[in-house]
Amino acid sequence: MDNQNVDDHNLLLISQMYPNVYTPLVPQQAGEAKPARRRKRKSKSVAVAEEGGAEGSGWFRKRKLSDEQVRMLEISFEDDHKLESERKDRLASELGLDPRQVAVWFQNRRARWKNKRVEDEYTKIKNAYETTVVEKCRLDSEVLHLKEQLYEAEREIQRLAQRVEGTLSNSPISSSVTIEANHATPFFGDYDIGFDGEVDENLLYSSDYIDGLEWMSQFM
DNA sequence: TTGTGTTTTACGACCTCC
DNA sequence: GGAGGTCGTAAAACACAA
Repeated sequence: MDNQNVDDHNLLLISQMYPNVYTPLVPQQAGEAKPARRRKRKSKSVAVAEEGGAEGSGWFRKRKLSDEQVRMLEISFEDDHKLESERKDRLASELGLDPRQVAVWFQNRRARWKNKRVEDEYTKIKNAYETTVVEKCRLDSEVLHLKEQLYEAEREIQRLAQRVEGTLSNSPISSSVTIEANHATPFFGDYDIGFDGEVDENLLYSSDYIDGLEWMSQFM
């Protein structure tokens, strides 16, 4: 008996033991238990041509497993995704299935599990990407805002410096204030204020210092 | 009812491991 | 070389809108 025949023989036994579970659509010849044949893969057109009614064909109709069978298989799958032959045979006999069906179910289940894992992975990466894009937008906008502030501060300093230059050039203390004449636009650190000692360059970045210049300009 | 999309069962081809 | 794995796909079963 070759493998296929052994398989077929087992299928027949199973279908006899569990008529409500595994039902081959093989017409029984009078007085002869014809071995059930596994449905062969074939083109739809061939299948339809051969069929003349499914009952009359020699092929198994594909059956959905019962909820209980699927539940037990799921439990077993949770336990271990791999299926060693001892467990396969045990499950098969417990559930009234062909061991081959159990093996196929596990193969398909593993494929579904893998697909789901890939899908989950994709979702995770996508979410991380979206979060990063939002954060980048926030930072871009912050940079823009800071640049605007810096630009305003520079303009204010320039404006004040021009006023200081204009005022001091006509005042007696102008001799103690030197502004580099060749600087078209005086900028941070370009001042050399002599009347009260030195001014730290860093102070020029401080809003307090800018406010102070504004206050000072009132008296000029 | 029927057309259509999705899920489930099953298989063949091919690969890996022992 | 055989057993059991993945991968791709056919086909039945099922869900559901029109």
